[in-house]
Amino acid sequence: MVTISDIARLSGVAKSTVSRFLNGGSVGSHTKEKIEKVIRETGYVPNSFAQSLKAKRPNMIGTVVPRLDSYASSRTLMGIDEQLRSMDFDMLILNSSRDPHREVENLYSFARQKVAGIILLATEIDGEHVAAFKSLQVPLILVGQQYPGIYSIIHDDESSAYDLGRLVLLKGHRRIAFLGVSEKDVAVGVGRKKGFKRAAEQCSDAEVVYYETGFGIEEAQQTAVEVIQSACPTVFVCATDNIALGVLKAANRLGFKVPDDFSITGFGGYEIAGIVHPGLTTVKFFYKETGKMAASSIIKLVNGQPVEQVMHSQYEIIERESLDIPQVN
Amino acid sequence: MVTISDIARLSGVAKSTVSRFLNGGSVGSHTKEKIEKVIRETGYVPNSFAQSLKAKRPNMIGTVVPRLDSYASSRTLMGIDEQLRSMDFDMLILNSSRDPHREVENLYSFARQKVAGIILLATEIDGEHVAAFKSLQVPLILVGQQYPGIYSIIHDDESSAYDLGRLVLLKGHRRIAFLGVSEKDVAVGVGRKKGFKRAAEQCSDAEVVYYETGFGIEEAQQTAVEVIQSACPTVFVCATDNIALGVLKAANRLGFKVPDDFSITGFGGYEIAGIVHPGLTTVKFFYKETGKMAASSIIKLVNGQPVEQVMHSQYEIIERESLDIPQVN
DNA sequence: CTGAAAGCGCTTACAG
DNA sequence: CTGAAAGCGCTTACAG
Repeated sequence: MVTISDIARLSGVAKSTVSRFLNGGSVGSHTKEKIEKVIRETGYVPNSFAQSLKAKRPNMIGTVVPRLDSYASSRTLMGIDEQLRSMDFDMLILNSSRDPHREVENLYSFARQKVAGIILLATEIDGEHVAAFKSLQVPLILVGQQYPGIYSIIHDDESSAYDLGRLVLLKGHRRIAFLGVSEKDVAVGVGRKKGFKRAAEQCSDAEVVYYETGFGIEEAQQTAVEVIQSACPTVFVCATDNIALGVLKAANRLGFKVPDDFSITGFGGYEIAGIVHPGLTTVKFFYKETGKMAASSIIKLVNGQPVEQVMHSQYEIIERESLDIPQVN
Repeated sequence: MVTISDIARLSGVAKSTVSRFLNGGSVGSHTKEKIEKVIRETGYVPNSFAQSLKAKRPNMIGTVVPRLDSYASSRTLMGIDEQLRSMDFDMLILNSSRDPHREVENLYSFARQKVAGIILLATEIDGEHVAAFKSLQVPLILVGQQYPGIYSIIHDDESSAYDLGRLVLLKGHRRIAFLGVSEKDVAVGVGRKKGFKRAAEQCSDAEVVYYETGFGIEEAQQTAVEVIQSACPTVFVCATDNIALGVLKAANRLGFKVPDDFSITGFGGYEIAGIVHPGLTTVKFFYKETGKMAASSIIKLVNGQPVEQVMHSQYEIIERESLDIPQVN
C-alpha cells in the first residue's frame, strides 16, 4: 500500500506539503506538479481511517435497517440518503435481517465507527435495545417505533387506522375480518389494530374478527384462504399492503371477484398497490419524506439543536377500487 | 470522547493492558474487574478508525448500488450481506441514485476507506468508470454488466431472452411488440433485445416492432397505451417485469383482457410477478444467489485465489397465465 | 511556500 | 500477568 510518506519521498517534499496539496492548501506550482505526477503514477488514495483519526470530522450517519428488501425500508433509506447528501453527510447502512440481536450489534458497531449519529428503522424494542440506547453516547433517532426518552419519528398508525376504519364502516361493512400481525411489533401489530378497533367500537352492529398472520404475501394468502372458507366477511382490512396482496391473490385463486364478493384494504401505500387490479384502497405513508425528516433531525441533534421527542410523519388515505359497498346477497 | 488512555488512567493500569483486555488477551482477574467497571461507567467504545489504522484487517467489502428501491438490488444486496457475514466480513453500502458520476465517486470513497474489495452493481460503464477500474488498487467485481479485463458476474440476458423468444414464437405469436430500454444499459437494453431478436429471426413470418421505454411502471404504461392504440400486437415482450406490470395496468385501464386480447411476458422474476392477476410469464434471475456468488468471489480475490473472469448466474423461465396462444379474431 | 515535530487512539512485539 | 515504547497514516500548529 502506498502512503503519504511514499508520495513525499518520491516527490522529494515533506509529508506536510503533500497533505497540504491534498487538502487544497497553498503549494507552489512546481511542487504541485511533481506531487500530482507521483500520485497519478502510484494510484495513491489517502487512508480515510488515518484522516478520520486525526481530523475528527465525523460526517457519517449510520442507519440500521431490519431488512433490505422491503418497500418501506428502501423508500425511507432513499429519503435519508438524499437529505444527508444535501447536508454533506455520508450514509452508512447496516442490515440486521430482522434479528433483534444483530440489530443491537449493529448499533455498537456504528458507535465504534464513531458515526455522528444513528438512525434506527425499528421493529421491536427489547431490553437489549434499551441498554444500548442508554450506554451509547451517540445521538439516535428511532423511525417507526417509539420508546420513552428516545427521539422518534412515528407513522400515525393508530389515527390512520381509525380513519380507515371509519371509511370502511361508512361504506356499510359490518362483517369484517382484520388481518393483523404479531403484537411484538408495537406500531403495526398494536397501533393499527387499536386504531381500527376504536372506529369499530363506535358502531354497535359491527362484527370484527381479528386474525394474526405474517408479513409475507404467501403466508397472508394462506390465512386468507382459511378465513374466506370459515368466516364470510364482506371486507378484509389488512395491516399491510403485502397482506392485502396476499388476500387479493387468494381471491383470484379461489375465483372470487374483488370488490364484488368482498372488499380489501391495505396499509402502507406501496407503489404496487396502485398497479394491481383492482387497485388497493390503502393508507399511504410518506416513507421517503419520513427518511428526510429523520436525516434532518439527526443532524440537528448532532449539532446540538433541539428536536421534538416524538415526531409524526404524514399519511393519506388513497381510495381505489378494492373497497366498495358490500354486495347484498 | 473517552479513549483507551482514559480507561487506563481511571483503572490504574497501562493502555496496553486495557487493549489486551479488549482483545481477549491474558489479564489478571482483579485487573479485569477494575477495567470492566470503568468501561461500564464511562460507556467507552473503542474507536474503530484507530483500530483499523493499526491492525490493518480490512474486513469490509464495499457495495455500490445504483438504487435502493429496486427488487433486483435489494435481493442481490441480501445475498451479498448473508454470504459476507458468514465469512466474517462486513458489508458497506453506498448508493449512487443512478448517477454515473456519483457511482465513480463512491468507488473512490470505498478505496479511501480501504475496503478489502468492491462489488459494483453496474448499470452503464463509461470512460470515468474505466479510469477508476484502472487506478483503483482494490479487487473489484462487476455484477450485471461486463467489461474487458474486469471480473464480472452477469445474468444470461441474451440466452434467456433467446429462450423466452422461442417460447413466445412456439405459442404461435407473430405480431410482436418488444418493449425495451435504452441501449446505454448493455445488459438490459442490448442483451435482452439481441437474444430475442435472434429467436425472432429464425421465424420468417414474425413481425417484431421494437420500442424503447423507461424503467418505471408509469412510463411503461404510457408507452403501452400508445402501442396498443397504434399497432395491434398479440403479445408484449417486456425487458423487465416492471415494464410488463405497466403494460398489464394499461390493459386493465383500457378494458383489455390478458391473455385473451394479448399476452404479456416480463423479465426478472420479481415476487410481484406471481402475485398479480394474471400471473406474469417471466425470466427469473436468481438475484440473491448472484449476490452470494459475488460475495464469495470477491473474498477469493481478496485472498489472492483465482476466479473466473466472467461468471454467469442462473435463470429459469417461469410460465404463468399472462402468456397464452394468440386469440383468433 | 515549505518542513520538522507532535499527536490522533489504538495495537503489538519486547522486556520484565 | 503487566508496562514502556514504537508505530499505523494522516493533519496541524509552529517556525522559518
